[in-house]
Amino acid sequence: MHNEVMESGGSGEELVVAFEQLVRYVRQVNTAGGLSTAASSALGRLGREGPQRLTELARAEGVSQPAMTQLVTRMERDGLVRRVASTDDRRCVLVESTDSGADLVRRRRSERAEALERLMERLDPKERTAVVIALPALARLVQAEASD
Amino acid sequence: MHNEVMESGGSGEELVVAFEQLVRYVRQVNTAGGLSTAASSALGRLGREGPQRLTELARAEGVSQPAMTQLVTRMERDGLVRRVASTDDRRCVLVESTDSGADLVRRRRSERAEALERLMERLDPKERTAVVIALPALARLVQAEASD
DNA sequence: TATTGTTATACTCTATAACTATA
DNA sequence: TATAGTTATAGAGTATAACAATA
Repeated sequence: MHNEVMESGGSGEELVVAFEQLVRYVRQVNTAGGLSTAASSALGRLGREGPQRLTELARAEGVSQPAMTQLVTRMERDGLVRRVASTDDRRCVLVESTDSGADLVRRRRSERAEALERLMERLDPKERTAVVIALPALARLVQAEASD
Repeated sequence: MHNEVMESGGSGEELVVAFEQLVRYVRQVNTAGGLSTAASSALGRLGREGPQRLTELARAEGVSQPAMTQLVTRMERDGLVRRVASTDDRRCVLVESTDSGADLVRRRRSERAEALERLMERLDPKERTAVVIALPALARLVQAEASD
């Protein structure tokens, strides 16, 4: 990248190291709360987008079909989702969030939002503004990347 | 958080969702290159900070001692690190990066830096500046959090 | 007795290959 | 034959508990 911003201060490598530290931290905080990253992500998607076929969910989450079968099995065992047989195509399985699963996602998300907000109180206003702009921008980028 | 920035546009919850998407994406890209997140992080640390005792490395990486024993065993098997017996305290094991391990970290880091730079070319200048400010600021926060 | 590291065991998450049931 | 999902198997990564060796 050839612009003043990248050349002064924030090299790609420095940003990558920063990013790696962030990811590491988030993973640790994430796993602490009793819901794994994989479960949290899949359950969040089911909450946002409604019931989905297992294959569709696997593709959306970027994992293999067997991996999703097993994740759904664990989440079903824990009462977070249920499998619903499709009436028209009997090969298909619809996965839907239970009330308890949806509650758990909501609770965790608000806990984490609070934790992030507490963290961000330690930033100065300029940095805070930067975070509010940067995170959605980056998320938009990777979303575009994922659908390539 | 009670300020204009958080109230207008970037709620904590939206930012958390954005963050989760980023983490998910980075993990996938990360794992693709043949070096796991755990190995990459530990190896990067050994490169930056030099040889360390196994317990120290485990604490720094935020994992248990047995987890680090096993990670080091796998990395040693793959020729990325070596165990060096300590002469003064014979209970201790020093873990150090091999040349091949250090090379791999350097190569991967520059690949990822390039990937990030290519991604960031799609942002407008304002967003790009925001990312360059936000990532190091957040990394600094979680580093402070980790040492609490 | 305390510390360092390993081994034993168990769980989550992931993949590929082989399989079953339905279309 | 093709598609949806499961089962079988293997490996990484994690944890706690029990252990060995050294201090």
